[in-house]
Amino acid sequence: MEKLHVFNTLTRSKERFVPLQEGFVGMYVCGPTVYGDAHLGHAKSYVSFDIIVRYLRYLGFKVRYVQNITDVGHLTDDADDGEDKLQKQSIAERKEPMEIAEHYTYTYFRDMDALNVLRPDISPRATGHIPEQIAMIEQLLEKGHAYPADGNVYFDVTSDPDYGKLSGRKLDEAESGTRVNTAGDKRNPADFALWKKADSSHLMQWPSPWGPGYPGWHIECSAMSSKYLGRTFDIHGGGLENQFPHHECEIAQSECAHGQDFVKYWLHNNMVTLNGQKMGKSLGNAISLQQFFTGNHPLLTRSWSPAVIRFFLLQSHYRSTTDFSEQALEAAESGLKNLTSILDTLMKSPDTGKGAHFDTHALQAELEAQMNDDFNTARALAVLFDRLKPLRTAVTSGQIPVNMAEVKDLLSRFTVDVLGLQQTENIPADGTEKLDAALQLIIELRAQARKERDWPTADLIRDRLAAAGIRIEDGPAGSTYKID
RNA sequence: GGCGACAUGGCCGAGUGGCUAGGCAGAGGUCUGCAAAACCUCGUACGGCGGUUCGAAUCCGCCUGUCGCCUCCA
Repeated sequence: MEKLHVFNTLTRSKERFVPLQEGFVGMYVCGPTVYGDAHLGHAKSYVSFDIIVRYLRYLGFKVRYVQNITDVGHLTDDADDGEDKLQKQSIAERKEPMEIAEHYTYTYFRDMDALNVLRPDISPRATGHIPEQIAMIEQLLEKGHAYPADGNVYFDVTSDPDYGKLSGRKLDEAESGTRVNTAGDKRNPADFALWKKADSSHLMQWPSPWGPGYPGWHIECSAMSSKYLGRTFDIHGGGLENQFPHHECEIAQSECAHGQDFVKYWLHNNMVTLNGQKMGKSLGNAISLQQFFTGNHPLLTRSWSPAVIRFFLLQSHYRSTTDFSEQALEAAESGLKNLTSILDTLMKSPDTGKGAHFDTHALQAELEAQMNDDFNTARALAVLFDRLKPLRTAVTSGQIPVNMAEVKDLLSRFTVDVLGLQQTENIPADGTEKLDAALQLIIELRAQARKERDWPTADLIRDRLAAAGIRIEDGPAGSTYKID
């Protein structure tokens, strides 16, 4: 595709992406609730939207990327018998709720940094926007879309004829569902809480016109997105499981409060599964990213680097489920190692040579065509493998394209800036030159030994270096080394 | 029960009405003192049953299976 198209959940179709304001994109993605370590599912979601932000910027859009931090614990349901997860965790760890939130906010960003996920431009905290949320609830009350009930405030879904437009759910259908409980003071089972009354045992609470309490789950995203991106903005993203009720409720609140469209494009990433089951915190089958990075989990036989996790995720489409297995990770690791090696060779080659001109425009068009088709990273990677292998063959045989500088520039922009892959091998930065000098000497001595057909010495050098993690590779133009 | 997805070769995983996805693993070969790397060649896959079509893995219907949402959740 020549122009960017995205799959919009709202219309269930791929649409040409045209921002509301030319050249600018406002994007909001639902962030984590910070009461536990981020797991592979978070990685799938945030790597996916990271790619989307990076690609939009590559295309020249000025993007403002907002991703909330939910540091208010929400109940497990809208009835009054649920647990507050942050509160539960704070009791378990014997810490203040804000200590819990602070700690897991820190680990969240630490793990995302490791995955090379760029930080959002704004990471608003729900607790830092209580007044904005209260103001929005008041607006909804004024317009007759909400009603107070014994210190609680509920959104009246029957007041919104559009309710259900995102998820395709109709109110009477939801009512017949077996799992909808009616809270005592709700008018309609589908009504959802905007504000919840807190009793004295509830640790996180704020004063409000309706008495002490805390905000409902959905209102924070409506309040914070409109504050930083305006009442109507371009992209709202999040995990597929949040489509209903969370995003549906966000739309209802925002559109009823503001009287205008909320979001132009809704993008949803699919789930990570483990043995075919969704990976989730509350399901107890989540493997945290730290556990992947350290290998410290019963289901893991070894550690896996963040770069491998990222590459593994990029090999499937963000709207497809990604089934996790160590076998799949292993394949991804080998594939990444290969691609990295190719890129490394190309990026280290001279800026120009005697080889034929390389058609960078064709390659760029091919890569963009894939990314323009709803961010098809899997195909973009296939293009890289396809086109770069022959190029490496040319380069290693001395046929460096005359416009190699141009090639390197494109590769850097696409693989480093857009895909977020590391283009060079993991050579320790410190003392690299001295190490290189030493290795060059060793290689020279080994070359001498080989010349004298002293195979035992040559092989001893190679084996001992290999044992130290340095691979010697003999080629027609001499030997090179790679550090694993 | 309601709504919605998906089912691809040993594994992962794209995709289009007819033409090679790609990665990983595997087999054979070239090169090499050996090894590694690289390069060349190789699998003719699309859940089942019907239908539309000159032609379908790709469109339609039915069936089977798996999963997601309907409760906190990326």
